[in-house]
Amino acid sequence: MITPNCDVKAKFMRGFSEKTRLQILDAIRHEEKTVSQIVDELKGNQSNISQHLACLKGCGIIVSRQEGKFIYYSLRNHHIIELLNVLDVVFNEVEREVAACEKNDELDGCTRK
Amino acid sequence: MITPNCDVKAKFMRGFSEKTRLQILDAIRHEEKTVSQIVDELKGNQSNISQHLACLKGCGIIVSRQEGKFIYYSLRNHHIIELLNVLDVVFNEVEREVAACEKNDELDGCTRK
DNA sequence: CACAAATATTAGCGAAGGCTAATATGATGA
DNA sequence: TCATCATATTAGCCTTCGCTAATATTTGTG
Repeated sequence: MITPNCDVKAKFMRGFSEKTRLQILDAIRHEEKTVSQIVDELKGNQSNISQHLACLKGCGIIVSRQEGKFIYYSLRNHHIIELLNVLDVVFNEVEREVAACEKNDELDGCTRK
Repeated sequence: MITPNCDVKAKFMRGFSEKTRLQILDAIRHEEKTVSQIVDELKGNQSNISQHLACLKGCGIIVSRQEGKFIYYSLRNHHIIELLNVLDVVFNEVEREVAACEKNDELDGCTRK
């Protein structure tokens, strides 16, 4: 309602719209982790992960705290955790539905042909 | 869990990560609407809206039905509706927190400086 | 202080995304 | 059948994004 600021909301949502970022969120879902832990776990590139962490932080999805030379990242608060849970449920439902009901070729979203 | 297919999930989420698409979802949130209704409401470009609708449909977020020469779009199911509701709640919380707590310059997510 | 580990930042490249204008398709009705 | 309305598709342009490699910054340690 009230014509929400879709611009800001879109930026917030963009945090969840990329594979690596989703994997990061999954990795720190239940416990905070350091950058190198995440890098190891995802077998990713340090620079790349670092950039995605910055993105997620900028989106307000995660927070960080420093401890010595380590920086721990975790989900911002319980709202985000709940959101991830709801997302999973909804996604599973929709995935099933889309996969099952529709012979419809394109699950592929907006990609160009 | 089970290392979900983040690739597909990311595509699903991408549907929610763009201003115009969020506006469309808002427009059809409570009732199905035709393309032209949406175009009018958003004061948008027909081609543009049509493309975003195709994207949302491809993501499994909305569905369409034809009635004469009109095509009505609506949210796929109640799960999506719930999801939008949860998103609003969480976003409001986070928006406040991010805006308030952090003097942190970047609310702007991953954008380059 | 010098060095090493942990993380962040920058630059540059190629791919994907979003927009507009133009054109195509499909349905209706005279 | 022709004209028109509703929608979809295509092409081209420009911007944004994600990745890698290289470099910088910060912190702890000998």
